[in-house]
Amino acid sequence: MNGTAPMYKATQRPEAEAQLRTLERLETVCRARGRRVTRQRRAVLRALLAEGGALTAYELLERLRVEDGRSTPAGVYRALEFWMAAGAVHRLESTRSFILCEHPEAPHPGQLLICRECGQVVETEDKGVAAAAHRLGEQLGFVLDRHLVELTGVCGSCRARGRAAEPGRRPA
Amino acid sequence: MNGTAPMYKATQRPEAEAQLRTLERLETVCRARGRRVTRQRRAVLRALLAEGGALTAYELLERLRVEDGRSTPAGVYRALEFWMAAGAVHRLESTRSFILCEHPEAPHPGQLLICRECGQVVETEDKGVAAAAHRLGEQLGFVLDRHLVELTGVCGSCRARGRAAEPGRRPA
DNA sequence: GCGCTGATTGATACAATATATCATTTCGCG
DNA sequence: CGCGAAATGATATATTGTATCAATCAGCGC
Repeated sequence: MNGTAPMYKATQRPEAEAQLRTLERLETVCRARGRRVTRQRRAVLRALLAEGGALTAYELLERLRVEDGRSTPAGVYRALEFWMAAGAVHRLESTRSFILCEHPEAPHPGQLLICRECGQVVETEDKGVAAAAHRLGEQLGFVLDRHLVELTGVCGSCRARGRAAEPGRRPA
Repeated sequence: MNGTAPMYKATQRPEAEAQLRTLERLETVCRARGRRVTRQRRAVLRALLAEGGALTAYELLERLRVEDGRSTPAGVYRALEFWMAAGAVHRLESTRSFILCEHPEAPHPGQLLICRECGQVVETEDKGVAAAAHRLGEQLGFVLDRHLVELTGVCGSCRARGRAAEPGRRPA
């Protein structure tokens, strides 16, 4: 996982600091709404932040248990639900996992692009896709309030790497 | 979900006959590929056809058991997997249920519009959405091979009905 | 600081969804 | 018929997600 191997999945990400600020901002917003940001909730967010990618609820649970043996599935799901309501976490339906939101300020319908090789998830706010979806809904008489768009494939770096050698992968 | 609920969802649909022809066509295609269309698989398809909407795997199982008490979860999932591979059934990730494909000939990426009031699911092959998604993938260097687009909201008839009276609903 | 109140957690149990394994049966075919 | 691949049956188990309720905690007015 290091040395010559490309550190394509940074553990020390430059965005980390920015996301910590985001975290603080989220807390402020929550408190303003009378919601509390507690130890457990913070722990969930930190675990996702540290992972830098998607985790299933039970993977998350394992990590939380390292620090607090009393963590339970219910607790994890409650925290995840809390953050999803706040727009800070997304659920990836296609992999049944959860990931930190990269644009917690924008409450718009987003899209998720998932690399099946390395598990990388890219979140976008593409106007084109959103508009096309909205138009489609109108055509069919629907008033839409939830846009689930998950596009799966292979990312650029995995294709580049894949051409040469064979796998040493970790699909999410 | 229970026996006392009103049968508001038609069991005799005009499209049923056309879909039965589709079924035959599917069987032909499958056989040509060396896949078999068996009693159990046919039963799964017929149950979905009769329902006229989405069913979870276990709802499906209940129905199958009426005719064959030996049906098991594994069997149902195997049949569903088979038909999904053949493009005849879709899985709705957002509701963890399965539905008959309305355009089994087209292997294109489709979209599903889901009414949260009546559970109706409309399947489309919208060029606009598909193109926008494809373009987005290109921009980000992804080669996509799976497009999951599920748009949830309220359909026209439910909005019309909803204005007047109050609920008696059954979200899928 | 005290005590009220509602939010949150801990603990436990359980529901819902999905897959693994392996012996047996069925199907298509020569 | 009889072979081999495909499919099933039966069973067990893994994974994912909720319900319940008592105990605790955080904020708030006093």
